[in-house]
Amino acid sequence: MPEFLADCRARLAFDLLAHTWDGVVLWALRDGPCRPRELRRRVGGISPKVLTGTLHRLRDSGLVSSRRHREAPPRVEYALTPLGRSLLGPLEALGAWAAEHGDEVARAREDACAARLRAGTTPASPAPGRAGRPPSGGRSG
Amino acid sequence: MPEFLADCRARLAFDLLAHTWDGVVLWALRDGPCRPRELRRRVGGISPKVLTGTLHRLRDSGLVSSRRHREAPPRVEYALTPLGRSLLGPLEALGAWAAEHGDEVARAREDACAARLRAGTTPASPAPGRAGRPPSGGRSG
DNA sequence: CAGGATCCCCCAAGATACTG
DNA sequence: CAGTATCTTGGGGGATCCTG
Repeated sequence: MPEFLADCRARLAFDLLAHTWDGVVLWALRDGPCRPRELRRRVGGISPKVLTGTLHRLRDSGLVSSRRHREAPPRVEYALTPLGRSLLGPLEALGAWAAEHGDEVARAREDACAARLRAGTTPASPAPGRAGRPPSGGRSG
Repeated sequence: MPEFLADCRARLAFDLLAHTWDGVVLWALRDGPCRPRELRRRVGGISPKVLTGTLHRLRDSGLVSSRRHREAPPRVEYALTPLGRSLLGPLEALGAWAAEHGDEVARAREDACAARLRAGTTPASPAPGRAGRPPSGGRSG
C-alpha cells in the first residue's frame, strides 16, 4: 500500500477518466457495439480525430475492443470489453451522484462566482472549465 | 434530459474530477480537517500552488470548506462539506474498481505497448499520461 | 505558513486536409 | 467512412519569487 495518495490505486481510476471524453464515450458504448459515426451522434460535440484517439486509448487500456470488417466502405465496430463493462458500475455511481447533487454544485459555483464579482477580483478559476473547448453549449444548431 | 451524452448530468461528475489532483485531494480530506502543509504530505508530489488552486476550485464547487484562523503564522484548515463527503461513496466505488481491476488495465497497456513496438510505429498515445507532470513514478519508495 | 504573481513547458483538443 | 498528419490554441501543472 502506497504511502502517498498520489500513488494510490484509486489514482489509476481517476487517470482512466482523465481525458475529456473518456467517461462519456464509455457510457455511450453501454448499449452495445457501435460504429464511430453513430458514437459521434450519441455523444455529440466530439470531433472525429478526438473520438478515434479516445477509442484507441480506451482500447489500449483494455476497456474497449474493436472489430474491423474488411469491406469497400470501411466498417469498424467498437464495443466494451468485460473489463470495460465492469467500469459501468462505478460510472453509474458517479452519474447518480451528479443527478442528485448536481444542482448543489451549480448553485455553489454561482455563489462563488457572484462573490468573486462582488469582490471585484480576477476569476483565477473558470470553475468547470477544462482543457480544450468542451461543448458546454456549443451545440445550438 | 439531454439528447447528447456530452450534455448529460454525469458529465458534471467527470468534470468535477477532471483536474489531476481533485480526486486525490478530496480523498486526502476524508479523515477530517487538514492544513495545506499536512495535505501536501498526505498527497505527495503536489506543488503548493497547485494544491491551493485545487482546494479553491473544490471550495467553489461546494465540496470543500475553509477556516482561517487569524494568527501571526497564518493557519488555515480545509475540510469536506457534507456535499463533498457525499462524493466519497462514488469515489470509493472507483477506488474499489481500481483495486480489483488495476492489474488488468496495466497488463492491457503493456500488451498494447509491446504490440506497438513490434509494429514499429509511433506511439500516438502515451497511455496513462496526462497534462503536466504526474508523479507516476517519481516516488518509487 | 498561506497563497498570489510570474514564467515556462507540454499536451489535450479543435480544425482541416489527405489517404486507404 | 475510418483514420492519420499537421498546425494552432488554450490552459493545467511545475518552479520560483515575493507578500501578508
